[in-house]
Amino acid sequence: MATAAIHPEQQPDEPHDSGVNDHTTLERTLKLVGDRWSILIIRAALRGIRRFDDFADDLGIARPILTKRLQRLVTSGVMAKERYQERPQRYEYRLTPAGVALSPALVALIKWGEHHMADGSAEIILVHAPCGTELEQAFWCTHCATTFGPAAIRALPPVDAPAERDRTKA
Amino acid sequence: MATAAIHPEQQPDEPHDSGVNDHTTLERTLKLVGDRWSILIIRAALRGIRRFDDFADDLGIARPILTKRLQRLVTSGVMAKERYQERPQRYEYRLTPAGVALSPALVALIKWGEHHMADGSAEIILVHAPCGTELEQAFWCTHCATTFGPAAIRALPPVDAPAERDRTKA
DNA sequence: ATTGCGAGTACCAAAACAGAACTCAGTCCG
DNA sequence: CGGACTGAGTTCTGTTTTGGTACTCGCAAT
Repeated sequence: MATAAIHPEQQPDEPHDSGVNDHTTLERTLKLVGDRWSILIIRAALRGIRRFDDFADDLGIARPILTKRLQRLVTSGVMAKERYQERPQRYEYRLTPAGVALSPALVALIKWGEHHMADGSAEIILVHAPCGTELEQAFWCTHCATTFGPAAIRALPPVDAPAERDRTKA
Repeated sequence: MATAAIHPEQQPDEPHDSGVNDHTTLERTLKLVGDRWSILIIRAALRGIRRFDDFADDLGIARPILTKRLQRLVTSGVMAKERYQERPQRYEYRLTPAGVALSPALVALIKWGEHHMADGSAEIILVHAPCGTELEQAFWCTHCATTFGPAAIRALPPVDAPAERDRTKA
């Protein structure tokens, strides 16, 4: 053990991307929110949490990591750091519109979890505010004016991948 | 800290949660797919990739990690390992229905990335297979028979959190 | 003058990740 | 028969990232 790392400062926090592997937007998106905490932070923010210590307490995340996650979310435009008090100078974090725009992903993960990772405990239910009915999430075709499921999606294929590999069953 | 502190001992590899800190289904979901690779693996699988080396080549993931990710996805029911050849005994990995059910989350992330992390390069477009129109993803209320956006969702609030907290009205 | 609060840092240990090389069972080629 | 090749992993060895606790810094209140 001893003095573990030799580097005096840790600046290489962001996952190094050497460009070449970074082609997909999804990959970049996952570098931003594809860790165990970012999504949880965003959910907490949607619930109205805004302050550092509140995030830390609510999530049980280690503070240094919270610092880094918040910074990353801020520099990528998902959250904004705003001063809410002058004298001792205090800041809070809140979602930008881009952050709120992540809610479909959040909802999709929550709903998937409810169905496939349920543990029997009472879950929060997401409802359509005006009427109180539990909401569903669907793919919508503006042309056909219909909703549909994953089976009717074409072209999940990526950037420069070849056309199709046999897809027999689901 | 309203919730338990994370307990000190942690076993190798799998995030391993023993209940205490596990209140939310979302947390469990993220423990499963909240890393830099799992979602990418699932996307590759949706594109028809099934074999170890193909995943490795396609994703550029280190092989030992691919092994672990695939195992984790298999034990949690997202993918299944199937023998596709007897004599040299070869296996392949394919999504289970639970795995396919993650596509809404995938789509949400892809679409978010297109809007907010775009880099100008041509992106894949997801379309409604029968008609070829680009799909949209929406929240749907069966009662009102209408689609709506995040602003009309109520109860994002979680398990045991208070409804609202707001002390510094901005 | 000391205590308290909010928001971080410093420091260190423990996991996860990356890369290359190596294994193992079996098949194909000449 | 022996060597080269496949597919699916392991081993080994570093580097990075997390996790956890403790400490700092500016300021306000007691």
